[in-house]
Amino acid sequence: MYNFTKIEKKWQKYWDENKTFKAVNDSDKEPYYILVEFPYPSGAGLHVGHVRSYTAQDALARIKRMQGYNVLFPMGFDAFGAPAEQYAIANHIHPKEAVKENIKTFKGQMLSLGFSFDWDREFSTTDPDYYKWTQWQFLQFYKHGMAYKAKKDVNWCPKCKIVLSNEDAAGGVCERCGSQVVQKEKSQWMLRMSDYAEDLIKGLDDTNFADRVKLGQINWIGKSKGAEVDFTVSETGDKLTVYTTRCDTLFGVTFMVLAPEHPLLDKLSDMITNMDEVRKYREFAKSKSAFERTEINKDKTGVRLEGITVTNPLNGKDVAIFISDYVMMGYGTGAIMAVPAHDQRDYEFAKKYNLEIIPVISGGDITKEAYTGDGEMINSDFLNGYTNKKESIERMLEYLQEKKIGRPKVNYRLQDWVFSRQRFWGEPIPMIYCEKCGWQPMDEKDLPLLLPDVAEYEPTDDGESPLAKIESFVNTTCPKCGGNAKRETDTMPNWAGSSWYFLRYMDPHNDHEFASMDAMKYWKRVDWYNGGMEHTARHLLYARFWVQFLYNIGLVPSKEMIWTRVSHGMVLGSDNQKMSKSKGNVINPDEIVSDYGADVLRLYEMFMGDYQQDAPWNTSSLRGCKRFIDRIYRLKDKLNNNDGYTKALEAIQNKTIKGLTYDIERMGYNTYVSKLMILTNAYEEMESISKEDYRLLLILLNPVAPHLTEELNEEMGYDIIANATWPICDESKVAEEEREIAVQVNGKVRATITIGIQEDEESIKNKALECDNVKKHLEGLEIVKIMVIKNKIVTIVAK
RNA sequence: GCCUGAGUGGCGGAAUAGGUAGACGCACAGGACUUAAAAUCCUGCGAGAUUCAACCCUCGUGUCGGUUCAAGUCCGACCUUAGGCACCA
Repeated sequence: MYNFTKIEKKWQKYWDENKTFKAVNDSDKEPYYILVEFPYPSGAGLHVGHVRSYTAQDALARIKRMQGYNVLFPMGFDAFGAPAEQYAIANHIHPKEAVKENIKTFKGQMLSLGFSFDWDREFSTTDPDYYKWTQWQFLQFYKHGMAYKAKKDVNWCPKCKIVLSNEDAAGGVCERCGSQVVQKEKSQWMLRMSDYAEDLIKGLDDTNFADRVKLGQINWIGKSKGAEVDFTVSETGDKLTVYTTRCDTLFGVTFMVLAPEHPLLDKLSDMITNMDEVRKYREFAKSKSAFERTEINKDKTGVRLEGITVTNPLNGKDVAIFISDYVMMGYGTGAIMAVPAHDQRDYEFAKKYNLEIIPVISGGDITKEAYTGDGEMINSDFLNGYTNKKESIERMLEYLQEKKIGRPKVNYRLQDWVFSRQRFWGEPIPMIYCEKCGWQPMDEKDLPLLLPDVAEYEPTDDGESPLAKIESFVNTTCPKCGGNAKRETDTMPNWAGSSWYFLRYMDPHNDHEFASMDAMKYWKRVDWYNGGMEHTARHLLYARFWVQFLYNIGLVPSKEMIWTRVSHGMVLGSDNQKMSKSKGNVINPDEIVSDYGADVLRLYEMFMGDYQQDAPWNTSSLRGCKRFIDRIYRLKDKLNNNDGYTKALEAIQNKTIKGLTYDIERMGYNTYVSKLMILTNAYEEMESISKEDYRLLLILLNPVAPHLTEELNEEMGYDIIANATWPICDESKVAEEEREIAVQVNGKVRATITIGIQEDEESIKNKALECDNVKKHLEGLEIVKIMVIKNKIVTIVAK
């Protein structure tokens, strides 16, 4: 019938040669910036999941262009990181080469799918021209006191021999290899992300992110309002501050728990009579992986600090101090007041060590479990009788502040960003260590600091980056004193390059700035950012943090540079499972393109289901889409020589235009396609159709299936659809004169009647009552009420 | 445990503001065309009862309640499932 491969190649070549989709930075048109997450170019090639989201955004881009916007729709590659490095180690080639190959594959696949990316703006995060600016921005963090080096207990993967961020070690398991993560002390570069916790929450108000995305961000930041309360070590007078969200229960404190790492232990080691036991517990806690340590339902463990006690500042009562690993040094003050009567964890601990449990809120049965509900305050001196939790907390806070033993305090779970990786394949951190001058930033004019060309990428056994073995890289001179100095050998995390790439697209060839202020002011922001659900917490938060920082130092025009963020669902295998080689359910887009064509694959992936939900692959359904495309092609046999639109089609044509324009705004791609099928069905029922009719259908279908539609459009002798204007619905053509509506008797549909759109209520009521079946159901009943809901339904209530 | 989604025919899924549930497609069945098959076209297709047939009737959107003339849609409790977080004081 037609050779789709030939047609698709023809138009892909045309678009490429004519730079049809090039975005310009100096246009009078309204800018519109559509972004899809750039892919990690893995060896496996493009996934059908990529095709889904790229097609969706491509359709949006094509429509927005037709609507007269200057559309920026760029693509690039996020190519630093572990997989490329692992691949390089296994195959003994430089990751640079592997990445180059993979990018070639990915780009070839994308081109074969006809996405309207502006390829003139393409870059990879591994390009020195790009990572030069990532390094430059790191220096700005450093120069503004936002980057610091700290000895931290970090998540250490014994197999990959790398340090992992909390995010990468989620659940105590290495995200890459699944090994159990252990704790190891290392000197790390950190970014002060926790300083931005509040701004990152507030900034969400200036975005149009989906609610579930906003909530994900808020939960990740983990804001908690509470109080700090100062206790004192009875024997020494040392202050010991705790953080609590329930200061109203202070009279129920029967012991205190410190994190095993708490610094007070070292300070008072002379006082603690069982220090050996304490040290042993500390070692024990440290040896445990994060997973074991945070595992729920496990027995509480701990050691009592003999020789010291602590005084409750409220009632002067002395209570015992314990250390236990259920208290974390990284949150709050690393010390808690234990109220076993009203906290599950404290309760378990108290039960195990036989500690006193004093209820201060009435209601529960403390012989059975900790009572976390509300009730009247008891055993609480001035709080006795309070029944409202909020009021009790407020009253207690007043008291604490009055006595200067406590203060309101807000805590966040969000921690500073561990920014070092002991890897080869990342952006080198442009810092130099001099024995005399300490850490010194590289001179900005010496950037980029290039990764050396070497053959060894394995990390050292002690966890240093492979770069540490390369003397020509390590040895340098101090930028300050000129003496011998050594470079930082850690590299940046994978998240670095993707934290600002959307800014670079606005001005990708700029060689004296990461992007000019003019360019960023012109494009304003990313209007529509699409990505996977798995990136809505971390990547998005890092990117927002990065932008907020750049804004605060005057380098970007606004604090939030991403307006709408949406997440797409996964394309699952036909067995409803995540696609994976081991399950043998992987669909290769190349095969589909060669067997069915890119248009069919694109159409099918839009049609397969709700874009924001996961959807399983179904080859039969794909064939149905092929059938539809073939029907579109065959419609050309129906062409007549009439001018304009066929009268009988105008209503449905305009209705379709209206529906599609609405669908695209709300990401209703599946209904977008179904409406086109309905329109096509209507065309097929006609004896013949005009060229205008046909062209309209082709324009409407073009965003999803751009190749064949351009071809058929060209055959009729029209200018290309990419230059066309998106049609606007003519409401006067949609307006119907009559409508069929239902008649209900006591809530059940009993008949349908045809009414005029302007028909008056009385006449409609009479029509309804005349229906045989309505009469039948009203027999023996008395009509209570008749309601006419305009142009929708007539409902009769009878008794 | 907490936070997010999602539960609708044999299947993927529609239903935009509470108003005729099942659009559109797949699969399946019957028919047309064909020497035959493929392709294409036509018809049917939630379950049940009844009927020569049609109309008509009953039930039906995870479960149980509620609000309403009217609920897939709103409210309350619960179940299942996917994802995220998780001893965060």
